[in-house]
Amino acid sequence: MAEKIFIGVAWPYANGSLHLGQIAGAYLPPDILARYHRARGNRVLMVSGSDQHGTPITVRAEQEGRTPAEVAAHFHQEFLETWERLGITWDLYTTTSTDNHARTTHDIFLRLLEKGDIYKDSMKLPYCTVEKRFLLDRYVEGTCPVCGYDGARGDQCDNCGNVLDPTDLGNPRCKFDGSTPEVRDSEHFFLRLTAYNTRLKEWLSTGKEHWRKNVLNFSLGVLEQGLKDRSITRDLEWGVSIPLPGYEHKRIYVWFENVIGYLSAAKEWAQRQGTPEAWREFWQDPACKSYFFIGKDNIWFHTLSWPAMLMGYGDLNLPYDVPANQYQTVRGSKASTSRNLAVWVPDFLSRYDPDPLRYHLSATMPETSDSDFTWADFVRRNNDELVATWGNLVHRVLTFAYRHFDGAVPHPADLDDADRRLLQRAEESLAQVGQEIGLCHFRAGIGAAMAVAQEANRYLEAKSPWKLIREDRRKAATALYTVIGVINALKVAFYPYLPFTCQRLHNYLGYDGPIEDSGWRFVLPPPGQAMAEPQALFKKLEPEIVEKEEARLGQ
RNA sequence: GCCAACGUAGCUCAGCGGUUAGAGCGGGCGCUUCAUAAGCGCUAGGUCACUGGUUCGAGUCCAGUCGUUGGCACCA
Repeated sequence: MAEKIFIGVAWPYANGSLHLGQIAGAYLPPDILARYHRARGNRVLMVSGSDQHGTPITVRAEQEGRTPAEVAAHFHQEFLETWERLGITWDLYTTTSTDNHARTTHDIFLRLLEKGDIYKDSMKLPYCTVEKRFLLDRYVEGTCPVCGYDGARGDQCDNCGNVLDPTDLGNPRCKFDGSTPEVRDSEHFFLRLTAYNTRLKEWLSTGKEHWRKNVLNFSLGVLEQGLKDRSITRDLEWGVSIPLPGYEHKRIYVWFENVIGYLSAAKEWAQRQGTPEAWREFWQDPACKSYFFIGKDNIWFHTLSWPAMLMGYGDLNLPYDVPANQYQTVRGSKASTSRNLAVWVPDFLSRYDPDPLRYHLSATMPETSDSDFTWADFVRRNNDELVATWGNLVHRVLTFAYRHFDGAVPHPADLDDADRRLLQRAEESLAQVGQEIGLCHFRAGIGAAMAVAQEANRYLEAKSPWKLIREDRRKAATALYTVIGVINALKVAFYPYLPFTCQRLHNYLGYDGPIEDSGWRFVLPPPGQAMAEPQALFKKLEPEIVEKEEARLGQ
């Protein structure tokens, strides 16, 4: 019976290009999971979108003299192109600036308000009498109480990195006009997280054995300290409005609003399908498993506040798993736009193919600890693993078979023990890789597939069909038939990771149509099936590119 | 400062109570030539961060120390 799988993926801020760390951490893993489940014939709904709101976008817009909407639209377009070229197969990739999203947010806001899970309170905040508005912490500047740096912001000091409060600053002033802010009362809405401490603890304490250790322990640890209520509105003009009169100059803030995107995107998808109620199958059927893919900095929102919101709203599925990844770093540190310490995806894809990147990121995926991206390792894995072990296996076998057996799958004689053993191994590996992917152990999955490719190379060495062809053509045919069977199985196992090249391989083996249609099944290609003339699946990379690419970093 | 995860061969990582600690890559030696000089075999490399403890027995459990990263923000 087909399973239902909902996959929600962190909403990237539309304030800059995507870098490899984001792909390795949050975007490639769900695509692998989605492709696997679709191949199995399960129903998958994978959604995300560009976060159009939030401080980073406003800041960039200010710097560039554009509106936040312009900045967000620009990067949203770039993201769409990136997904296309990387092969990230969304069922819907939308944005947080749709009417549908605002409606869904308002619906949740109002219901939680009605239930008392959202309440009004007043905060003391810096107010600029010249601009006549409240200032975000970061718009108040002054002297850092820790290091004495004079350009410190009210949220953090850029010089010493300490987290600050605007009232800590010496000689505080408005960033825009230099006036001294007053402290005034401002009304805001708060989410009553304190009411959910116990329920969240119960939820996280049962049936979470498949969760990653750091995700679960971190979340339980926060609950042990006790959650605090948090404000969900800000004095801003850019964002989702508050659905009540008198709050025209305030907005619902991103941390509350963007997670709701998972639900609103499902509704938008359903509407576009012409089946407006179809979202319910993924949100209200308890049998549907919902996954949320995020980076480790985002765990709090997905294991605590978002589930609390869902519990409060009621009748919606809670996350089945939140397989947060650690970071993929560059030169040992988190990607940094300001220092240009990041490998930008559009730039990367302008020179290299998507599958080698997907391979490398899968093999080094930061599942249990941070992993470091280096160009040397990328070239090495491409040349020594992807090209040499898998690509070359395919190439040597297909070209040999194509050349010596009239461009068709050879007709085998009786299989011997070694043939059967290898084919059985291939069949088992398909189940094994599927199981690993299903558990979100992506690195283990691709490793298991690669191990079978190595066994196939060993088998070939033992059989040496290039010798057999001169002595006993039928034996050579049998060996080739066997390895082609293994390759056909690995084609499926590798497909979620390497979709572009596996599709090509699918065609070389003589199949038409999308590879996904052939299912997650072990099938031997019929003897005599006409093959297409095989080409190399991957390109070897010159070692010289390491130096060139390294030179681009940190400039 | 508090909380969490991580720290195992040159590199990337697996092993999470039980024989002499594993894999891939890289290094060295050999074989092979169908293949993108790819493949196969053999081999050399480790006081499992450190210090204590529990146990008949510990990378594997516990405590502490050190290091890395994340959270404790009006950054999400």
